Amino acid sequence: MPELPEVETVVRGLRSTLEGKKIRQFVFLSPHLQQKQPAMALRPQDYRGKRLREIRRRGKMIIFNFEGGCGLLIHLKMTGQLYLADPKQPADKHTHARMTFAGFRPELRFRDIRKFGFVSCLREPDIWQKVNSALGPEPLSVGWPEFWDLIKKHGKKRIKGWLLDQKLVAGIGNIYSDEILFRAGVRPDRPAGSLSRAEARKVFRSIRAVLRRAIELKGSSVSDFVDSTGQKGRFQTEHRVYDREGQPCRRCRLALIQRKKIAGRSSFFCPTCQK
DNA sequence: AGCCCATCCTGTCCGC
DNA sequence: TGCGGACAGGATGGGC
Repeated sequence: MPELPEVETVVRGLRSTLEGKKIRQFVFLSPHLQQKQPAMALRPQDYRGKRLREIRRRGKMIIFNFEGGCGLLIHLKMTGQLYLADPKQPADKHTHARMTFAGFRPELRFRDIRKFGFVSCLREPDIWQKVNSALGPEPLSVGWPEFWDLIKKHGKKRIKGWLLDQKLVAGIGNIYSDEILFRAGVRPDRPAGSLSRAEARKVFRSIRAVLRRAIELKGSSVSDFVDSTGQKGRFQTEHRVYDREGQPCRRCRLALIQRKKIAGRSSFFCPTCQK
């Protein structure tokens, strides 16, 4: 669910409403989040009274920075949600953390059915270090020379797995990698290094086009993605290949979309339009 | 180096 | 209608 466009959508929504607000209370509601804290973690009660300075995204990670140098590093993984809710609405068993603000009625909830996600209470420098050691450049700001260089350097990897590797380019997941490769006309099982300069250039441009359009439509709601206000995204209506196995290609209207396991994930492509 | 697999966890869907 | 198994958008670590 949450890949770069979905995380960006959540971050934009939260940023406009929460930046500058003072924390009244921050609590974990289930023990597993506490158990996932790294060794140098702060405690939730350390955030009381702190002003939320900024909310940022890096790859699929969400970063909250507070005054005084403490922060939160959040990853939604498969089923995580971060949204504002009326405190009167009861939180269900999948809601694992809650944050309330001074002079602002809605509360921020972290909900995650599969419990793969995390909320780490860390100081800013620790977050910065963790994020930058785990993630490659942002796909919307990486330049063509660096992109081409990375393609050449990791040319033995298949392009699908290449796009999914967060250390190469950060933020692309299974849905967008398939949509990007369809738009670029490149089969997902091609070794990255086998792409011509022109093909790599097409992939590079498709990354920007697909991600930008998806952000415009507030992400894809394939199963349960919702933005910071609980609204669904609309990019799923523009998916060309993802989850369309056996259906006719929307471009050539002839071939049927195929499904193949690549890099351990279901990959969808058109055998005619993608070479 | 890079692939495949299992793993963390819960819900859903499909076939019998 | 119930039940077991496969599968799901992420990321990691082990074995080959």
